Amino acid sequence: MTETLATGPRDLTRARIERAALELFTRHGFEAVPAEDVADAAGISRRTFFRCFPTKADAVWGDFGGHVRRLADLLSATPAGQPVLTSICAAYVEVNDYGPDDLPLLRQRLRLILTEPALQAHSQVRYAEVDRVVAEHVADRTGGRPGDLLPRLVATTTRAAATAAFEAWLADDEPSPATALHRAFAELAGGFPALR
Amino acid sequence: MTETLATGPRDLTRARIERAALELFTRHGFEAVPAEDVADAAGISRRTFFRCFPTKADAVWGDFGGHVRRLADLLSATPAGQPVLTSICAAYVEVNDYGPDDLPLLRQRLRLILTEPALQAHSQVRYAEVDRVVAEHVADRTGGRPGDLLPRLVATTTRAAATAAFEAWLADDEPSPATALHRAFAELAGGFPALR
DNA sequence: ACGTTAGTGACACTGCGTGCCACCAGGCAA
DNA sequence: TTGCCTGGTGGCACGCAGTGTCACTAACGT
Repeated sequence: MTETLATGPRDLTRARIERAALELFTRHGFEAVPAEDVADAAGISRRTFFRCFPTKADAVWGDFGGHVRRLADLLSATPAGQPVLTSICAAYVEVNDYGPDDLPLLRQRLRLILTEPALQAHSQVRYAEVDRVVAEHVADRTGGRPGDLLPRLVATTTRAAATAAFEAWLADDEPSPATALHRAFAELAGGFPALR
Repeated sequence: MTETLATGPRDLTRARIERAALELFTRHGFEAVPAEDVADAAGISRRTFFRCFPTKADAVWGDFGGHVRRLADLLSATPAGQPVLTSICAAYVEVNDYGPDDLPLLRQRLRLILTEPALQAHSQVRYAEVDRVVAEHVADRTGGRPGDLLPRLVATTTRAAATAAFEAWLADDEPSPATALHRAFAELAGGFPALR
């Protein structure tokens, strides 16, 4: 039997589409490149493009679903006594721990997502998945429900902090995503000591 | 002479469109209602709809630009010695200080924006305007540039906190937007004491 | 009377996303 | 071999968002 997670022909075309998309979008801009052009560059039809990615924007995000799943796993495997914000920070750092070879790719993706308005808009939908996972973890640790103010608040503010950290790294204000994340979470956990 | 801010014929049709849009979107869902149906309900053509609002989503946001402008004014008129987070919280509360008659309208708007995926996505673009204003204020107070990590971080996390507060109010977990905002900012400014 | 200007409606066009059908490979059974 | 099923694909057509363009009308000042 074949494993469910094995790479079928679908995943190969997905990878080809993704490469073509990143290349064309960074060169000409996201809105200036029709999905058909990406499909042509990837050697497949427009229809197949939308079978591999539900949205033109999703071609930029790669396997973000697996990303979120890893985050959830890391959070659930957190040491018992650890402060919640520390766990969340560590999980964010771990999930975004790319090797030096993959950093340019991350940079390219983030530059698009944080710069292009249409992708910025779409990102909110993806962020919501992350927020949901983090909120559930916080609710677990504090004995509340994921819909309560505190879990939602922690989830959404930590994610916002992570985004700001990535922006700073992208602007070359921080040497690495990890240090940027640590600095941002230090400010957040301390109630913004730098403001005093 | 007529004042530049006077209500011309354009603003009247805008208001009619907005009412029709809120009504139809809450009844049938945002994605299920074409812009043309809203235009028909407002007694104008599809083309005129898109002259009054650049996007179908924008019909839900009312005069959000003025909202942001008021926020900027409030922040620049902040007492000198006041802690930055206190100023930002106060500005958010003040800007969202609706009378009892207008609360249902705010509820209706927020319910759509926070519930419908397409509007949720579009909200990121609007939030960016708010973040920019707050980041500039923080940069002013701390002597940095708006693009630095700290101003960005404070701006985006406070805005995220405000959003969480509104969600809690919408879910009837909080009696009013003001109390929800105060609770959220108290957690944020204290480094989340409720987590200990 | 005239031209100017702002608001509007009508039409056409690009592009996203989707439903539908036809086609073609590969595996499996008779 | 033949027949059947299944998954990936391409082609086509549709609804809808948003935009450019043109023509029409009403209000205005000269």
